[in-house]
Amino acid sequence: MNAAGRPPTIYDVARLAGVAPSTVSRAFSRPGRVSSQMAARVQAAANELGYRANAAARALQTGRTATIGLVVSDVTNPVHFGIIRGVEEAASQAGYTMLLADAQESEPHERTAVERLLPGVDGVVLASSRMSDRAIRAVAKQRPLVVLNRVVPGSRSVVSDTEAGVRSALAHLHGLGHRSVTYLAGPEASWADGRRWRALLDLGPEFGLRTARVASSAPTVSGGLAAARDVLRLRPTAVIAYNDLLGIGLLRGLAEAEVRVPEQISVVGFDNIFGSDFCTPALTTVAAPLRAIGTEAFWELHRLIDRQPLRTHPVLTLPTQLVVRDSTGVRAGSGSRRRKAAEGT
Amino acid sequence: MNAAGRPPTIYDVARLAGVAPSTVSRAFSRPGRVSSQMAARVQAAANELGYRANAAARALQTGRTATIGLVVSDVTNPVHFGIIRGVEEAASQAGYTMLLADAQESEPHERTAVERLLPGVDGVVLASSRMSDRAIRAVAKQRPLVVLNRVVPGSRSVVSDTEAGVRSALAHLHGLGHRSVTYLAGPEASWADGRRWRALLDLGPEFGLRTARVASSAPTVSGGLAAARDVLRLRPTAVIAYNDLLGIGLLRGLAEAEVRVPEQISVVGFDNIFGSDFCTPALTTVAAPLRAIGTEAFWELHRLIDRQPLRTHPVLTLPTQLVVRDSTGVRAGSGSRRRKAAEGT
DNA sequence: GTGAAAGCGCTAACAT
DNA sequence: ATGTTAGCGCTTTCAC
Repeated sequence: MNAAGRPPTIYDVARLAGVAPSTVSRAFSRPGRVSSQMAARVQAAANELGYRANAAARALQTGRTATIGLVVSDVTNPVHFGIIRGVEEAASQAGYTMLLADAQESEPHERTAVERLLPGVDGVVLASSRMSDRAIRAVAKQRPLVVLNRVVPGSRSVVSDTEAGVRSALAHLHGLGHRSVTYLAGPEASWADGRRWRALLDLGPEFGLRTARVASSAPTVSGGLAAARDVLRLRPTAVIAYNDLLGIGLLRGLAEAEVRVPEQISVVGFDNIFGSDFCTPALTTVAAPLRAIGTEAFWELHRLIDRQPLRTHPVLTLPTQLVVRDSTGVRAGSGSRRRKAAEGT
Repeated sequence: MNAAGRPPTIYDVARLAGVAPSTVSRAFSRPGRVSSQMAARVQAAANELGYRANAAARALQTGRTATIGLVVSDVTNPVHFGIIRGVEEAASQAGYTMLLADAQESEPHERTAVERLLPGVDGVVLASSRMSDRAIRAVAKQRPLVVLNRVVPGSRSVVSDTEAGVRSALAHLHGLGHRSVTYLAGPEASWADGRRWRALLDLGPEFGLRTARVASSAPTVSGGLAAARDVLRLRPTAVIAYNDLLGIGLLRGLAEAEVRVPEQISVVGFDNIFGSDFCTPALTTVAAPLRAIGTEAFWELHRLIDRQPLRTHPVLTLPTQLVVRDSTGVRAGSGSRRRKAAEGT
C-alpha cells in the first residue's frame, strides 16, 4: 500500500529507491538493461513496499497478458485430467497463467468459449476440438494456436500415435484368435474418431481381421451403455471403442444383457482414463501419454508466441502403449488354449 | 482493424458515429445513460468496425476484470466435475470468465496458485481448500471470497448437509443390522473430513453404533487401496469412507484380500462421483448436489463483488441424499432376513 | 546505464 | 444527454 492506500506502483518504488520509474520498469521487464547494483537497489525498494506489477497496465501497453487458454471438449471426461495437468505445469513453469474453458462436448459452446477467452490470452491450446478446420484456422489467424489430438493443415499440433496404437490392439486381438473386430464409433466431429476408424480399416487386413462399425450417441458412459444393443446385433467377438468412456459403458451394457466379457466378447478402449482400471472387467486400452501431450503442447505454443524457431514438422506424434487388462480374451470357440496371447507392439 | 492496422478503439467508433469517445464508452458500459437513438448509432458504428472493448484498458481504469478464480484442491478428483460446471455456467451467464486453478492436493501449491491468480480476478471461489483458516482470511482481505465444503469464520460459504448425510448413512447401516462403523479418514487439512468424523461420533450413539477411525495416506483410489490392510485389522462390518475415491480404492483392496462386499463388509462413500456407479460392487454413497453448490457459490460471490445485500447467514447448506447401491448389505451373522433395509433420510 | 515524457484504450469526474 | 479532459500503471522511444 502506498500513501493513497492503493497497491504500490513503479512510481512508489522509484521514489523510495531514488531512481526514475522507467528504471524500475526496466529492472523488472528487461533485467539485462540495468546495472546489477541498480537492480539490487530497485529490488530492495520493491520488496520493502511489497510491489507487484499490475498485469492490466502491462497488458494495455504491450498487448501481452502472460495468459494462455486451454479449451477442452469436455472437462468431465477424465481423458483431459492429464492434459490439463500437463499444460498447467509447463505454463506455470514459464510464468504463464492457464485459463481453462469447457466446450461441454458442443461445437457452438466451444465457439463461444473460444471467442470469449481469445482477447485475454496470448495463445490457445485446443484439446479434442469439435470445431471445423475452417473455424480453427480463423482462430489461428487471431492468436498463436496449438491443436491436440487432431491435425489441422496450417496449424501446429500434438497427437498420439493412433496407427501404432490400433496396430498393437489388432495384434493383440489377432493373437487371441479373433477374426473380425467391430468399431464403436465416437462423435462425427471428432478427428481422432475418423483417424482411429481409418487405421482400423487400413490395418485390419494386415492381421486378417474383418471390420464393422457401430455409431454411438455420445462419447460417454451412457452413450456406450445405449450402444450395447446395436453392437450385439452384429454378434462380434471383439469390439474396439472410440474411447474408454464408451468402452466402460459398453461393458455395463453387455453385463446387463448377460453377455460375458471377455469370454463372449472382448472389448478394447482408448486413452487409459481414470476408472478404466476399476470397472468390471478392467478395460484393456490403448494408453496415450496425456500429460506429455499437454506439456509438449504448451512449449510448442510458447515457441509460437515468442516467435522462436520451430521444428520442421508441424505435427508432433507421441507414442501410445497397449495396456492389457481383463476385458480381452481368446475368441469363443477358437480352439486356442492360450488365455492371454502376445500383447502387440 | 483501423487505419493503423490495429483493432478498433472507442475513438474509431466515435469518429465513425460522429460522437465523443466517452459517449461510446457509456453506450457499452452504462447503457442507461445514453438515449436509445444514440445507443443504436453507436452500435451500428461499432458493428461496422467490429469493435470489441479492450479488457486490459478497462481493467486498468476500473480495477475490475470480469474474471473470477476457482481453485480446486485437485482437478483430477471427479468430485469437482459438477462444481466446475456449476461455477462456470453461472459465471458465463453473468458475463464473467472463470479461471481454474489446481492445487494438486497440496497446501503450498494451493497458496502459490491463489497468489498467482488473485491480482487478475474480481473474486475467488475456494473448493475444498487445504489452506488454514488464517491463510483463507488473508485472501478474503484482498478479494471477495466464497468457500466451498468448508466453514471459515468471517467468510461466506456453501456446504452440503454433512449431518443429514451421515445420519442417513447410519440409519441405513443400522437398518441392515450393523452395530459398529469404521471411518476411513481423509486428509488432516480437510475441513469436510473433520466434519464427517465429528458427525459420525455425534450421531453414532443415536443408532446404537460404535465408531472407530482409520487414517489414509491420500484421498485417492490408491490411498483407499493402501488403507485396506489397516481397515481389515479392525474387523469391521461396515466402513464409511471420507469420499468415493477412498471408497473405491478400499473396495479394490478388499477384493484383493478376498473379503466379500457387502457380505462381509459394507462400504459407504461420499459425493457420488463419476465411477462410483460402475466400480464393483457399485458404491453406496452420500451424494452432494455438486453443480448447485457451484452455481450458488458463484452467485454469492457475485453479490459480494457487487456489494449487494447478503443473506443473514454466511453459510448456505444444501441437502445431501443417500444413494444406495450394492456395496452395503445386512451384517454378516445378524440373523436378519432383509437384504436391503430402509434407506434413511 | 539512466532519466524524461508520451501514450496504450478505457472510464469517470466535471462541465455544458 | 453528451462533450471535454485527466488519468489508471506500465513500457518505450528518445535524450543524455
